[in-house]
Amino acid sequence: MPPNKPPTIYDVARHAGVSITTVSRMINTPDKVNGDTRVRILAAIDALGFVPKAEARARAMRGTGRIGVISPFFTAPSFVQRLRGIAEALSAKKFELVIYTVDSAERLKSLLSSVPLTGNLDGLIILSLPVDDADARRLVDHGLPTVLVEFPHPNLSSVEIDDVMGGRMAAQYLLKKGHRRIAFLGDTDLPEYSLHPVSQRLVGFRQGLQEAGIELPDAFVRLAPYSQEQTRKVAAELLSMPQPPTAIFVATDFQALGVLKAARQLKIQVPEQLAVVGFDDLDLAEYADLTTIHQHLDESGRLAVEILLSQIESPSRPTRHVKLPLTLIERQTA
Amino acid sequence: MPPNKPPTIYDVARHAGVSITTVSRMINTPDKVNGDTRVRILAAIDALGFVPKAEARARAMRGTGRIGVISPFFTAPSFVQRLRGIAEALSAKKFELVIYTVDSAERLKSLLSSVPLTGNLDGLIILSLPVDDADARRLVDHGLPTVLVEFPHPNLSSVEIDDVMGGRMAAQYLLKKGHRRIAFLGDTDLPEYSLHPVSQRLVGFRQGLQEAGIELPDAFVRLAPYSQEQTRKVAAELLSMPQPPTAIFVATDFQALGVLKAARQLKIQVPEQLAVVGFDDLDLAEYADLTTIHQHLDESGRLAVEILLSQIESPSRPTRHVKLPLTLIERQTA
DNA sequence: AAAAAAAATGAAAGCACTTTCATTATAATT
DNA sequence: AATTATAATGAAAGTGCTTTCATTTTTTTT
Repeated sequence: MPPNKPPTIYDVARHAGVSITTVSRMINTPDKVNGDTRVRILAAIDALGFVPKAEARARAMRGTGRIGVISPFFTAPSFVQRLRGIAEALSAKKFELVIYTVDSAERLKSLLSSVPLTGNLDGLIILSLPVDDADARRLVDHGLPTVLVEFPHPNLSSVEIDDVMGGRMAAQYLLKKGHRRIAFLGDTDLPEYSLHPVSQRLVGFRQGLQEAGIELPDAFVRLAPYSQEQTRKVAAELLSMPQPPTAIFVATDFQALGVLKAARQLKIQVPEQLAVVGFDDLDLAEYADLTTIHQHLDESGRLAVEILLSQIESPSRPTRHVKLPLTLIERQTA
Repeated sequence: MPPNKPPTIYDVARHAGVSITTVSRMINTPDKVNGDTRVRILAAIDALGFVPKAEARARAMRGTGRIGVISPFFTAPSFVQRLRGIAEALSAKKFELVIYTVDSAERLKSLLSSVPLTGNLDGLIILSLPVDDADARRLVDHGLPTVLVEFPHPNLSSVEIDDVMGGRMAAQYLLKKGHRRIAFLGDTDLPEYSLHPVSQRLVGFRQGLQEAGIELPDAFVRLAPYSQEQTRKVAAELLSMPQPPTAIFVATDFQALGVLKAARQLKIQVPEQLAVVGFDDLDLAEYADLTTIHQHLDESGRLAVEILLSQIESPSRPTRHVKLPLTLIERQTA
């Protein structure tokens, strides 16, 4: 027997000198087994540390609960911060954290179909990923308590922010600072269906400008793939226009860093010649002295766990949709 | 089908017009099933209300399908990058990723005593955490294939770097750049036992300087808690000395950012007045244009998974100790 | 268009047991 | 002592799935 392979009923039978049938009887209906034989089989069970596999597995699962997190791949620091909140909230509890990373819509679909069926989880958190009606129904039907973060669905609990308001806040701040040639930069990597938070931030931003009678020209709305290098390039184009903007609202801090890099390379003074506002308030926003719309990334993870655990305890409780507040953090860049 | 008999995989297969193999794949590795077929099978599962029987699954499965990772808490971006490598390597496999975060030596001890006993992991990766002889013996005795990353133990496979050499490389680079008043800044958060990589980087750094006849004065060796704010303060003290260093080797990129911040606040030009070299080459090193010793953080995670999976497949294979190379990435700060 | 490679799917073996039917051993009855 | 009944045990079939190896289909390459 390989050292790491647990003993089976065959091993016990061999050890005790009986058939597996008799061992099975010993376990299930011992009164049908002769006394002396019973003793011999029990000794073998003890000696080998035998536990029927299904029971061993059930027993192993019983000790701790298991929370799954379906998360976009670790490329975005905001996901890491939410995950940190989740891990922190779970670390004091008797729960394991199981991570399923997603790098495509296909993969998300895959997970959402298999995770409710394999029966390994007590609860599930889905981070910043869209869930459709069929997916939501399956999760509910299989009784897997689920909390969504950032992308809500009416049938499942969620932790959200008001992205429209966030965009509006950025617009109002830049207007208050006296800016009139104002641009927006967001990312292109949006899911095919589902309103993306970045799109909502643009909606709010546009509304905020319109409320002050300021247009947001199409030339001042730029999208870049979610990488600093690509963002830098797009920002460089924007900043090299004949009449470039004097302020940019960047839909995520991560890409705001790309904008700052472009400014640095074009020797444009921030904030004197260019004001930059980001969104998220990532850990590294402080390093970059970035003015940004702060959302409680870590707290969103913690709160998701709190809601989930209460649903695991009382499955009949109604779903909850919680909106976390936004605040504007004024640093150096705007 | 008898009305009170729950549907089985055979019923689902018949209903969807596929084999039970394909249904099983849909449940366990859905990415290996064609999209249209997946939809059909899911519809059949939903229509029949099929739930796989736990006992039958337990019987049929050749393992737990789960890989555990014991990791320091997500405060350090380097752990996140290693974890990213792990997640990437596992995402194409049939394993779930279970995270156990560690925020104290007590917690580490607790995990290392309980995790091998639960029998619900196929393998374990331990990230940047010390493992003593008793821990290593327990892991081996219970047959839990284990790979260590960063902190090696002779009895377990590991993925490492040569931290001493890394320190030496930084020293040689700064000397080549003409620096003679050279300092070191590392972090104070070291485990109570086990030689920490940062200590080894200092050893190598010191050696590299000594080989050129340069002393590293005690006043030029500073330690700060692993936060940018604390690091900034310690760096500010260092930089405010009567004869401050003209170059600093910072043992981690994360803290190097704190040093750069201190320089900025003291209006010290980098690299003209102060050269800064970091270690790790974190994602954000590029943003900060940080010259740094590059280690393959993502790759260390991927390689750990590769070694682990080969040990799960063939437990009798001998342990492997792999050292990943280091390269110096020359950017703006030095 | 043909050949090669990759993806999707299926047949059959296997898992770790339980259960049914058969065989053997022992005890009770005549 | 022989026969019958009961108890103990085993062989083989069955469970509801997973997995391995093979086959078919589709896609890509030449």
